[in-house]
Amino acid sequence: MDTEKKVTINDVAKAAGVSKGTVDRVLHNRGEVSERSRARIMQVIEQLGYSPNMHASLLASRKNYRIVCIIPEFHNGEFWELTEKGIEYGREYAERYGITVEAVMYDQYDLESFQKACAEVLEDCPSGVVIAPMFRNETLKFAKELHAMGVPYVYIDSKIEEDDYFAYYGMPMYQSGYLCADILTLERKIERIHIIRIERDKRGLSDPTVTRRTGFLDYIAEHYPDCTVDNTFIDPKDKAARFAKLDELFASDPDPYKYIVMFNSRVHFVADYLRAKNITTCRVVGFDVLDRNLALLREGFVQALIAQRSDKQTAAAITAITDYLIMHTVPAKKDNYTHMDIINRYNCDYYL
Amino acid sequence: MDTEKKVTINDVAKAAGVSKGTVDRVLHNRGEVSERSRARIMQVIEQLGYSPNMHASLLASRKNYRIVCIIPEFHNGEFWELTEKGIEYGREYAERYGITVEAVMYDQYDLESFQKACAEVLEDCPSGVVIAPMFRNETLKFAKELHAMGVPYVYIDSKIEEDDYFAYYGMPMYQSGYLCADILTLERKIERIHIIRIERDKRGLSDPTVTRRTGFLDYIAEHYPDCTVDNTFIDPKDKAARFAKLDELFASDPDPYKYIVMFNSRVHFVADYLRAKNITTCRVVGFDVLDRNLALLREGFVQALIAQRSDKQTAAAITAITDYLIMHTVPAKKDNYTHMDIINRYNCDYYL
DNA sequence: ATTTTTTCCGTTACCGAACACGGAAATATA
DNA sequence: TATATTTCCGTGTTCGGTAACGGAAAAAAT
Repeated sequence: MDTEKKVTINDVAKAAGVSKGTVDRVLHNRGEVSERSRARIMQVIEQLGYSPNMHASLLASRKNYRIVCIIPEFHNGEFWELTEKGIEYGREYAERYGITVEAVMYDQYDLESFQKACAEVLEDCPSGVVIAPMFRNETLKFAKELHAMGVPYVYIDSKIEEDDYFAYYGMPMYQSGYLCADILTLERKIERIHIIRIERDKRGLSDPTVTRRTGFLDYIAEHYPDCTVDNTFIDPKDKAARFAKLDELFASDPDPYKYIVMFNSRVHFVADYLRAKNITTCRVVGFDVLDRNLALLREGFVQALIAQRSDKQTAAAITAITDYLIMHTVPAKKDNYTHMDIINRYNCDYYL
Repeated sequence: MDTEKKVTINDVAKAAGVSKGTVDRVLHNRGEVSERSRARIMQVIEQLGYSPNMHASLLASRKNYRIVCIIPEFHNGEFWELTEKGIEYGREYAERYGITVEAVMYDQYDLESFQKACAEVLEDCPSGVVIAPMFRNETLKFAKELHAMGVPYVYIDSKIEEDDYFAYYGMPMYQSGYLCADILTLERKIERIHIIRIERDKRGLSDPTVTRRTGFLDYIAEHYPDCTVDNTFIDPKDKAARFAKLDELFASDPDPYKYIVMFNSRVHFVADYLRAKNITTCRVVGFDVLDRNLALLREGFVQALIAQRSDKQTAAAITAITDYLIMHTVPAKKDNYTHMDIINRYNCDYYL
């Protein structure tokens, strides 16, 4: 197993009775080779089991690959921060192979900003793209252009089903809602659940968590058909208004022990309220491990979080493209649904 | 950011007024360089920010690194199989850099077999070692020898505290027991818990799960001081005897809804019994995602599993050594406690 | 002062692949 | 038949290190 001397391009050349220049030409099919030698060389490559030496190749080639990641912009402590950390990890890997990785960000509430980001990316034709899509139609259009240019693109976080993407790394949304219901109810029969949602004033912005909510409601309907489900909408920008809304909620429900759920990373909005009022008789479940959520989990104002390793996902996306560029390998699976982590106060310290 | 031409060994040589041969000599401190030039070269390296090109180095050097992994032997579907899969992943990475990875297995119930494995490994001095330790004293002795030889070693799964290891990748055992209690009880007051343990006839074999059990019992004592905890010992090799023991257990406890826990990967022993008797009124929690456990989880005879990604852990261990060998980098953290995954029927499909 | 030994360093031939260059052979054109 | 074009392919240089080799200069021994 160790006497197996690696077969080189020279061995192939010799065995095929040509020079390594010719072998190289067929390897990168850049023409100027007769069909006869081409076939011969291919056959020799096959039978010697030749595969090029990555390092020699990297050393000799002056190629300049670039991977671009298109993600929503964010403030400190917000969900997408973890994705950016994943870009760091991915970059570390890619840079070993002389591949640069850059991030282009857009405002997830502004279609035009997304369009601008896409245009910009198309402009300087990258070698590969990682994209966290928010706008379905625009993304499809963008994807089509990438496809035409032969640029592989990987979806993270969510994906556009019909499309011919290189790979996908993300959470199964419907299942995550289903799981969430199980975690919230602790498998006991409960009478009433409060869903807290974000008010969306923007026109036509599709709610990214709708599928998740569906999964949740399906679980409840299947297991506790008599359970009441309330929806309360809160304003992400106005704390006073939020508190008022929640005051209202707490006044309306006489049961002191309440079950509260949010389907996005903003569960800290609710927990902050509970903390302010020192209410400890609720079971609160949300998504994603933000610092704020984690702190409130430790303090006991959130009972559980369901999370995905979006940093690892992003890193995996970049790794996949890198490997494709330097070794022409394709990921084992096109759709990579990542595990849904259940985080509570007893295992949260080892999560990040 | 992209005009930064990489500084090469030639740049350093020129700037220091020597030849690259000399620079190479100080780089690998293989002597034959005057102190004066050495200092000068070091200074130039510092100030130009030179770092060697990994690929050129790998290409030119005919070094033959070998990483050896020492793990318990196993049958199909057993716990350590996942670790071996991790070796595969790790190998894939290491082989890119011309590093071979091999596994040496020992019988985890036989001290001599472990000693033999260690001796064998020391024999052909590897460049790095990954070890899943079972015998404390023997491992320490082995570690000391590796240390003397300057061979870095990484612990996986569990570690020997006092020792000067290169890194550790594994689960926090005490915490996993604590978490397990939370998962088992679903935070409701219960009266009686059945712990199922493996009969250990072998003399002096330390139980690897004792710390975990302590964590579990502490949780129970803190939260439900009145809860009764029974211990039942079963024979791993004798199914009939197991069934008899469990028959006994079920006869002795009048409550039809039982809470059962095991602290190792063999929870399928219990679930098999429940399945055979078609008992569905228990809450059963165990550890580790084996195929058998997973199947029984899906069928509803196990309610939850607590797991660690021991494949990822092993791969990380190999990666760490590889990076050290080829780039002299040291892992960010010496102790890497991995997340405790909570697996139930709703998220198990996305685990592996 | 001469010879021997050390110390120190430059030269050179790789490693395996990429690619530019130029030229022989084959084919087309005159 | 002579010349111009293609087609096809070998050669040589380069990428950034590694390490053996051998030689000049300095130090030690005679």
